[in-house]
Amino acid sequence: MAENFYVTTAIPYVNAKPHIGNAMDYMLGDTLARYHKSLGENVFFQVGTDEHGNKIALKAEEAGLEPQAYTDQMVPAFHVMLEALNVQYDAFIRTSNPEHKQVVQLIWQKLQPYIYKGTYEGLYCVGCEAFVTPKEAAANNGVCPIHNQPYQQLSEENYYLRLSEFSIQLKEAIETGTLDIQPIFRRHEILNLIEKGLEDISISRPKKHLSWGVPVPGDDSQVMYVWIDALANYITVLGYPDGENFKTFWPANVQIVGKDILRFHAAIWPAMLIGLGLPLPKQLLVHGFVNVGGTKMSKTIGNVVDPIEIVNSYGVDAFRYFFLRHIPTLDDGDFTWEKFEAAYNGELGNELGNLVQRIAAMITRYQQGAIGKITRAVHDANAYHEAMQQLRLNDAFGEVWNMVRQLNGYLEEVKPWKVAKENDEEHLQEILSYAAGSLTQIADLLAPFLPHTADAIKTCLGGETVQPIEGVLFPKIYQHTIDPRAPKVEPGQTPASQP
RNA sequence: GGCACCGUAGCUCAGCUGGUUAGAGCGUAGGACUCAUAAGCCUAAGGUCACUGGUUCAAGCCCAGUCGGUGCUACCA
Repeated sequence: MAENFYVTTAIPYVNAKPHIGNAMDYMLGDTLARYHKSLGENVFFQVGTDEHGNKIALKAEEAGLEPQAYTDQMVPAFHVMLEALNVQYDAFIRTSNPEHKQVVQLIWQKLQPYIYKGTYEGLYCVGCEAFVTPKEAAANNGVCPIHNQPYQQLSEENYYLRLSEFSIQLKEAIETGTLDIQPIFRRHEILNLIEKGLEDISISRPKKHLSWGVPVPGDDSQVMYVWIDALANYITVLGYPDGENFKTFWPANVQIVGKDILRFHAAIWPAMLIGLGLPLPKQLLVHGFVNVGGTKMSKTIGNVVDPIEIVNSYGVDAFRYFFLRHIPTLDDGDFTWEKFEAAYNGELGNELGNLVQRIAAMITRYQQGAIGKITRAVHDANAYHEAMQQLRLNDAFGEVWNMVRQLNGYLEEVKPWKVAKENDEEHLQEILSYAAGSLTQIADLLAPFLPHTADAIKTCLGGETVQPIEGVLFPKIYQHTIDPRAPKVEPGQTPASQP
């Protein structure tokens, strides 16, 4: 019986176009999904969008649209991104989906024992129609910077979730690894937080302050605030409570989140699940952020990198290569065009692309394309699999790359071009079929990361005869770095400006 | 302030429960080769392992302190 594997990604809020963080989520999820499929497991991979809340309502109003129409218009950009990144998901959940909302209401009802009505008191800006945190209010000296008027002390009725009641169970689950949070330092962070004692959280707003959301069942005056609505997507997408997918795939094996939303997924979400009597997800993969040249990406600085732009210039596998290999899976990473292009030309092109080419060329040239009987190469993939299980995808990728390098080294060692000159056909055939077989196996391990490339390699060298690749894999691109093939520019005698 | 973490070759980082000449990739400088995308391969140079003190037969790895840097410290979706 095949094992089941369920991987989820955080659902982005649709008030802006998808960004590199979403792309990371998608690629990590896709790679894990493909990897587990390759192990013969029965995989389900969810993606989706979070669509409720005031920010959306506001944006919609600005655009002169109904909220639903506005989100309908925003969502396609996420499909475009998924397509561009060659992400094969099984379901795309939208929180504005009627079935989702219906199940969210059911969940609310099931959580009744842990929900109570309370009063939220805080500083409120009438202009913004929103509360601000004391910290924020202090930062603004008690005056709303947008509306230039002082915050008012105000109270409103909210429903609360008794998060505090779950502290001990959550702590236990995280400490014992029932809910395994990776990396370890994130686990420590969250435990630290829980040990201080969790506070109950407000989970609804008066309708007059929040119109675009899921109505609280049995109370027309209240609308659910983000938590229950958004977090529930991970099970509504499976058809909770009675759907077959739910029965098959819950609990999730891996939930992928960014470090900014760790708390919600390590506290509120598991608390909800415990409240519903459901098992917790097994692993939480907490990835970091992608910086640019050591600086946080920001619109004001203007250093935002558009994933689509990279894909269009270098191809999807080049994009996946850099972000899956050179951005640490469990920590922050750094992007620069120079690093990216160095990885593209120096690693994808020179090491892998050229390797495919040289093997294919030799077989074509010396053996008229006949690959011959493949002797199965033995690659020790233990480190690769171990890294995958531990969610260190970048390390697993690195292991594959070691094999690529070894194969280049092997060719130098046995020198098939020399063997060809000595007319030792038998030996030559042995070497080349081994190389082709070895590379084909490398392609299998590469497939979860670089699906197109793996296919191309297998098509080229996986059969009886070489099927030449049209063009080459990863042709050189020098848009941001100096082309070493270009004629040398002499330092030139700068006019003696100095005395 | 509290709790964590980090400071190892020019750059990015590995260094398992302390044990011979501290490693890799990139970059740099040489070299041999020619199947290949001016690719690939080999070799070399380069490190007071932040600093100070301590434990130990022995410390990059343990302890204390100093200096420098980072993350988290709850309703932002």
